[in-house]
Amino acid sequence: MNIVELAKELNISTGTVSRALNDRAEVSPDTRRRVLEKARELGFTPNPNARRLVTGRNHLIRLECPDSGSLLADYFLIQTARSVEEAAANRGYELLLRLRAGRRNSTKADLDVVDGLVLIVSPTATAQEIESLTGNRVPATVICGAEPPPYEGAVSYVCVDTLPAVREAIELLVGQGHRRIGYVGSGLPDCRVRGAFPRLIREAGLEWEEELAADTGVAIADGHRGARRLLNLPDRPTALLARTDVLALGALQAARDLGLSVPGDLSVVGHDDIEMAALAAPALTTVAIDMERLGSVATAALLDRIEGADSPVVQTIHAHLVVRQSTGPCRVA
Amino acid sequence: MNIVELAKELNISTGTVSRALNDRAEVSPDTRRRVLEKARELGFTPNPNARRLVTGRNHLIRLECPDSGSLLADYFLIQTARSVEEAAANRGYELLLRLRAGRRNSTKADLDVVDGLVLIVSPTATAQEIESLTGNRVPATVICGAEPPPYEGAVSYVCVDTLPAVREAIELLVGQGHRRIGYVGSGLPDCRVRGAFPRLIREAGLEWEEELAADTGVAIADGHRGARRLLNLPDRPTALLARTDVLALGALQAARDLGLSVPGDLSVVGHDDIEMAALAAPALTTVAIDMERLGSVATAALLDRIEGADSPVVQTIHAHLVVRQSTGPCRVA
DNA sequence: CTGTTAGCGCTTTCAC
DNA sequence: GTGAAAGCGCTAACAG
Repeated sequence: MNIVELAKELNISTGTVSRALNDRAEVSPDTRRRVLEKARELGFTPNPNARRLVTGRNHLIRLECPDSGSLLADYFLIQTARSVEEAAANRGYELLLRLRAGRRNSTKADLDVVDGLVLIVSPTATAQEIESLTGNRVPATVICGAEPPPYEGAVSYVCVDTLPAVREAIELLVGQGHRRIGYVGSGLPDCRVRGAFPRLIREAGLEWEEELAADTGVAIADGHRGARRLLNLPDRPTALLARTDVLALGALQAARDLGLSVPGDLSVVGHDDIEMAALAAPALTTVAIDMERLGSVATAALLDRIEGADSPVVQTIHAHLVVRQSTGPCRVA
Repeated sequence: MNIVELAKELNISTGTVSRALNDRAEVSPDTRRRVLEKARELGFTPNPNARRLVTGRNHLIRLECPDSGSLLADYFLIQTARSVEEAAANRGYELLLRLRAGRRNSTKADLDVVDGLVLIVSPTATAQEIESLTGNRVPATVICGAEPPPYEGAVSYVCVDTLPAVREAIELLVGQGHRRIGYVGSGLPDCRVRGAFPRLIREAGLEWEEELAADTGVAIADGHRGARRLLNLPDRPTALLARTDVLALGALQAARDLGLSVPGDLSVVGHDDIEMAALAAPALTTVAIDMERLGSVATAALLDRIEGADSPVVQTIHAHLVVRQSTGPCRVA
């Protein structure tokens, strides 16, 4: 069943059928109705490849995550992918997925089949790396955890800024009477949270000492080790903020080992709100990134551009604090 | 740049160019070489949509996970998706992703754009549910954690059977001197491991008592609770096997709380080998599902069928035991 | 081994 | 508002 047969069936031309099917103007309401009805009756659906061939539009976007494979990237990926797919579907686009870790460039053929790209990249990605993915041939939206790009670009950006929510977490803790708040975090060079932490602490009216920061790796054991060091300090912190929920999980273990109850003797705040955070015992208070929003905003930016928006946009998504059971009033003198 | 221009450039016909590009027989080696060279030189790549239109082949498969959104499904999904994508790419196919939870049927148009489907479904999925996804129109491979399907089907299956590896885990523990091994697991109706556990224990030469099983939920706290109950038994188990790594994490916490060292006083075995398992402290010994293999086997089955294999196949993937630091010799009298 | 040609199924001018 | 017809870029059948 193709458009020719359908037209024959209706005794009208294929041109008119096509116009009716595509909601083009200048089709009589009656004709349109008849066409739609018949199409449904005969189970006709336009051949997407023929349509693509003639229009040059694929109604297809690709989600790429060249850094996929790292623990953190994966937790993000799946949730973001879900909302990107959803947002795309709502506007008639399907989603191609490319996860191959480390694959850092696209061929012309790769780009010919899609109308645009959503790129999830590490905060350290350079303009060149991004360009080698888009080939400067298709619209793209870049999702990254860094600040807005230091360069003008042909691509849209959605950046995640968790600092306001980290401040909120600190304020929560201060409000609960905590005066010494420690930081457990990966020593990654690009960590904005780590860099801003001392300032945020001071802005909250507390004093900051460098000994309150434990720079660690990314595993649970690292969080355990980092937290233990802080908790063994002469004047130990009564609250800990960890750079990731995984590290916070380790901090929870450390507290347990030292016989400290959470949140009774120690409050712990995580970061990211991975699924495990809600499942932990006690459930983690954490700086949550709204990945659903992230995906839909990124996708909207991309599709707008595909469908005519003239210039790329740069947007920022803010995180929010999710308060669960791992934080509470400071009970230490 | 299209095939006509390319042909003109070479002073040969488009037919010959097409044949050369598609590695068809009956093209002189010299011509082929010239064509390929010129194509590269001019940056020519065949228009995939024109090709699809005329051949009716899309070189596109779709990965669907209608149950996506549940914790467990997601941990699997991302790793499996990675290997499906890789396997598909190696054979010239791209991967469409559809995660929309609960979306349990495909339209004709959905199926027109793909050559086949990889379906990740829950063990309780019925033949009808699967059929409503494939529409009986395209080849499909179903990945599920259940036993091979109880019905003859038009689709291929890749089933995961972890029982042999669970047996292996039990044998490891027995070899280490453990005589009482507890089970911490979700009370899901479809849990094969739970059902087979008593038999496996007996086959290992131990005695089984129903009090050694704690049927719980799926969160860390459930694992904690379940393990605590077992460890408070008069004649407590010296080893615990948990149905999921998440539950095992909870068991680890419970041991800590009770002052039991792992693996000194208690051995703990997880199940699934999620990333977190390796990060736990101590790192979890666990029944690992090789999701990479799962994805590639499933994809191979699908592509074979797309490319001509006459009948669907049913395969089983076995898990394997990964021994880490959470298991050790039994030190209890 | 190569050239010619008829489509694949649709959209889109251009007339009317 | 509708019809006729020219492609979109490619493959494949048929001749040679």
